Amino acid sequence: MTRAGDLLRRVPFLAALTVTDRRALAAAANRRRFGRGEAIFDKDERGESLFIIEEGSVRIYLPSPQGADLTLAVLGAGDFFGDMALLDGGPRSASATALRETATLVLGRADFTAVLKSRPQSAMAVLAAVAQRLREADEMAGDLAFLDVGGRVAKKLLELAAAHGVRRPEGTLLDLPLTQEGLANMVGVTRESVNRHLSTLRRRGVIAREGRRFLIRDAEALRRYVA
Amino acid sequence: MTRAGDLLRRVPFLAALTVTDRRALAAAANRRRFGRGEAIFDKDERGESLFIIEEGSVRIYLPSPQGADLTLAVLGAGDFFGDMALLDGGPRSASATALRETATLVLGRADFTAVLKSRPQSAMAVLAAVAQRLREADEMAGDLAFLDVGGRVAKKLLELAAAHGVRRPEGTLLDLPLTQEGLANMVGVTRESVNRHLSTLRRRGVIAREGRRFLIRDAEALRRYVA
DNA sequence: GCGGCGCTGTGATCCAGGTCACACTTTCGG
DNA sequence: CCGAAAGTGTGACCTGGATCACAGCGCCGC
Repeated sequence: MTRAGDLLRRVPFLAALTVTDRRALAAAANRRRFGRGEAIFDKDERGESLFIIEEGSVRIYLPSPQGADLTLAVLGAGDFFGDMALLDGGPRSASATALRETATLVLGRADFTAVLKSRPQSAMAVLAAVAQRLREADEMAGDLAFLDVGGRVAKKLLELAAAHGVRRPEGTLLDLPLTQEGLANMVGVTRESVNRHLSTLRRRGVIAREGRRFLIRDAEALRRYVA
Repeated sequence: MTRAGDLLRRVPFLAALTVTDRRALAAAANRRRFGRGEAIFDKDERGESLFIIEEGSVRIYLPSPQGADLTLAVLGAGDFFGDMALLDGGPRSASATALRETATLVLGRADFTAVLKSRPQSAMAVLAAVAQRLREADEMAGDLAFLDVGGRVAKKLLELAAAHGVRRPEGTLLDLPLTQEGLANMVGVTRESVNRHLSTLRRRGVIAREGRRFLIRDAEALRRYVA
């Protein structure tokens, strides 16, 4: 239970709780593990629980009838998801699957709302988090409407660099396993298109491959593609 | 002030307040009016206030460098907007302009957060509203990624029918002033494309024009275009 | 150490929708 | 009531990306 308590302290909206409250919550929560590729929930299901990631990573996405779904977010340890269905009472608005072996803490609706109602600080923190996500969702819609594929790929690379970049003398290394297919799903295009755009970026020396990962050599150039 | 108090009672997240609280809030709020086409705020500005629409209608949109912006929402009396910048401290995430003569109540950050912190019910209501909007934003991204123009136009017509439809013997009348340009901005395409798709829909008897407004004759057919 | 599978790279085609260019109609302000 | 401005309807054209179809390639498991 100590480990769960430790984790909870790092989740922003639970940081305001007292140690004992967090203990109680950790005791009330279930643990669930998911294997690589395992579905956590599917869009349109009824949902009664919130997940907090202890360890691992989770992809949130909109499935499309004709395969080729749209990735909305990739989450890691300390992040939470599944809250929307609890907040507005609707069904799951997206699907979630584990990208690799993942451990989660599962909170029921009652426990979650109890925290929100008794702790204004927690409610404000969740509000800030949801507002932040709304901001990002709107921006994604704008990108889909305004940018061409080259721009969207470049922008996504920059975002990934900001989130998972490791500084290197030669540039910034994207420290995460990412296939062209995965990137394609993030920007809403086909794998082939992504490949072609990456090829020209590589040819022009803007990016390079470092084994399995991407290296951004010239972020400034990348930024110029976003327009 | 009575009128303002009346309005506030109808705003979901303020419904939980006591009468006296609402009076106090109405007294603390400023009133601002905007003329047809007048800008209320612009994306990327710093924002310190929340607007509640007393009367009129407001368009929330993402401006694009090359004209042709993307309309995220059209709001009416009782709706509120401008909250995101208050909730997460960021700049305005979108622009807002009055579509016609519009009266608003303006709430400062301090008053807003005071309500949220002192009334768990209010915080929960705002949470539900923001979650709802996030849901819609994600869906919009999905539509932009998955649907072709025909599907997006058809879907938007159905949405507008649900929100502003008036039942008629011959079908559902969209009771709002809407140009093809306006519709085009809602689905992220050019006016010409919208025109062509509307033309074929009209030719096939799915929709018709009733003076200045649209009449949906065959919603079922429209639904089949969304795929 | 080799067989297979997931990933990458690229060419050939096709077409939905953007762009440009007008003409026509409706509306509205002065 | 008239002229300008806003909105509508369509043709001609071009092009970015989707689609289809393979050919390497490297890593993993047996």
